[in-house]
Amino acid sequence: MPTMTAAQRRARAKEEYDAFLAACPSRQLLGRISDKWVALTIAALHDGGTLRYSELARRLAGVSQKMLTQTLRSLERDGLVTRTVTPTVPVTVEYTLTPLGASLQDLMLGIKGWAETHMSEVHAARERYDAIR
Amino acid sequence: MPTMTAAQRRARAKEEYDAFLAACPSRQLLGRISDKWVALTIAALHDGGTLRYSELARRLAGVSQKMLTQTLRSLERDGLVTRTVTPTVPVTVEYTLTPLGASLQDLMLGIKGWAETHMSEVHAARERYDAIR
DNA sequence: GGTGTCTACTCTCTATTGGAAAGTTACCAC
DNA sequence: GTGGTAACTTTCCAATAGAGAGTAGACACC
Repeated sequence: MPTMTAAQRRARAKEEYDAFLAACPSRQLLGRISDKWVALTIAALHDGGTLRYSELARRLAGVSQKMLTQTLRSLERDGLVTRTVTPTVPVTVEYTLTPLGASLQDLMLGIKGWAETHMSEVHAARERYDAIR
Repeated sequence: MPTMTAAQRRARAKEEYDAFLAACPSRQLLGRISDKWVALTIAALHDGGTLRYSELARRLAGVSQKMLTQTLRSLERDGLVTRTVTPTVPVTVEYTLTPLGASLQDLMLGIKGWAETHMSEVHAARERYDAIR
């Protein structure tokens, strides 16, 4: 077996997976990461920062505990964040991005930023649309 | 009223909107664009290409007609795509990205690409996780 | 004039998911 | 034993996603 560089492996991966195909595992992964809570969680955890559960809950204003826990669990399972329990009293649980998670950071910050910078244009488009239909 | 450059207006917009806040309109917009069908639709429509409804349905394998119509309607309303009806028999309906939609293209292609290139790493992480828990 | 075809929907029904709120566990201080 | 705290977990209901069948309008064929 010849050794491949990381770049070669990545190029190979892109040929093997195609999210346009319904049965491709990358379609399911796309569905998982195309989620506002995933975007906000990764955005909040940017720059290798570590946040506690309660800090994340405060940052992602309005998230339910159930959703936050669910999102963090799936990110942990997918290897995007690490979960560290410190046996203080009461326990503290900290979350940090893994290198894999960090590779998504820029895209997630980009999407959050896009929503913020283009909000007014979208709003204007909606007014125009609603005036006509 | 002093005139602002586009860059100034964009900078201003980023200060005014913050998707971390539950009540901010950009939070709702973030939720709308963090959607696998939105990502795939915009990815399929890349490079100013125009696609018919049936071509999109074929490209986004497995999408239900209801979901596709719903997604296209919301993209149209938000000013991201234009819908053009040509009165042939039967009618043909074509969809194209607007400049606003095109500004999301790279991010959407990026997310789709991320899912494809990192699928194997995520898969490996899941195996590790499931072996332990 | 009845039957069939085509595209782009639209409607209906059921399964899954999301959010709100209350409950749980574990430990310690008083 | 009462209260407080962090990080969940559970329950319930409303909203949404997906599967599948049905519709409209203009033909073309027989």
